[in-house]
Amino acid sequence: MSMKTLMGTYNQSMDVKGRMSFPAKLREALGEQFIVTRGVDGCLFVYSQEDFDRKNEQLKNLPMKASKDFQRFFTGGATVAEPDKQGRILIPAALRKWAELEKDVIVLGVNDRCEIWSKEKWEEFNENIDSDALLEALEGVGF
Amino acid sequence: MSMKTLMGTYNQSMDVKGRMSFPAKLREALGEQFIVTRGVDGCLFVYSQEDFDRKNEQLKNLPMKASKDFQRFFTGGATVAEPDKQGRILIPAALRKWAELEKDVIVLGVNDRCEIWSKEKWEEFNENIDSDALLEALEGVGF
DNA sequence: TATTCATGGTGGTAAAAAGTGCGATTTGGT
DNA sequence: ACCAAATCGCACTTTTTACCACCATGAATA
Repeated sequence: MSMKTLMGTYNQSMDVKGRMSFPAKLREALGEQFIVTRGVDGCLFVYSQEDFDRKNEQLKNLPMKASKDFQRFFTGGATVAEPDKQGRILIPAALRKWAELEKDVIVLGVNDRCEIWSKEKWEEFNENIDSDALLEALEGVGF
Repeated sequence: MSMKTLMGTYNQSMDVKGRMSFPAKLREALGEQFIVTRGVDGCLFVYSQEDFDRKNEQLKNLPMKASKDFQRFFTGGATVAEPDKQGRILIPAALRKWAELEKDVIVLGVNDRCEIWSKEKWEEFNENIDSDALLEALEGVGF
């Protein structure tokens, strides 16, 4: 089965070489190493090795026509992240650029994944979140 | 099944590190640890671990496209609160900021959840409560 | 070919900030 | 007045930040 629910919002900062300390609480839940790849809405997704494997397994079994592009995006963009003794991970230059990460970054725990956002993007995204509208969208699923 | 009905209004205060003592009565009903996350109208919601897990389970099984925004809001805003020996819980900086919590804080028991408000916001909200209008909103839904 | 230089990645340390624990005092309800 | 709950201040620990020196690689140049 899966692991503990990832959750929470964390402010972190990146050094000039593209390393950021990954929140201790999330590190605990994800294990020794994990996978960072491209996500949706311009953020990076972070999965445990196991969950990443599981997602890939799903994708592998889909018709190529439907899944090839997403696989290039998702699997092709992936990298292994191993926190160093100080809990820092290196975000490769390509991913940094893709997600427009500079100094201030936000890390989110979202159930079975984490998300890494540039602070600017997150704030913009966040401002447009309207909790009433979200609730409405989720009526029907028993919320 | 669910637990005892949460109810009441409590005035609490937060220390400089963002800890607040959580009302003893509500603590009793919620258990050893519980979840604090973003709610509606600018307050924080507090759920028992079980209720939170149940909601998350629902969310996890929805297609990402439909649920991602709400998960960011709900799960991404969540944190485990574990009262210390003095009954205090820590509200993480991100949530404090989001709910604009400073020194004076109001805690409400509302059925299966609690709500944490900044005193100012609560008073403003409270002044604008019009019981006739409230009843009206409930026509149509069988109250 | 050997040298320089920019770039990306690694490792470590010191200090700041965030979080935690404890004890003493105050508050508020009964 | 008494007791439990809440508040406050202080010390301590962990996590994060901000630097800095170093290494490897590959491109540019003499």
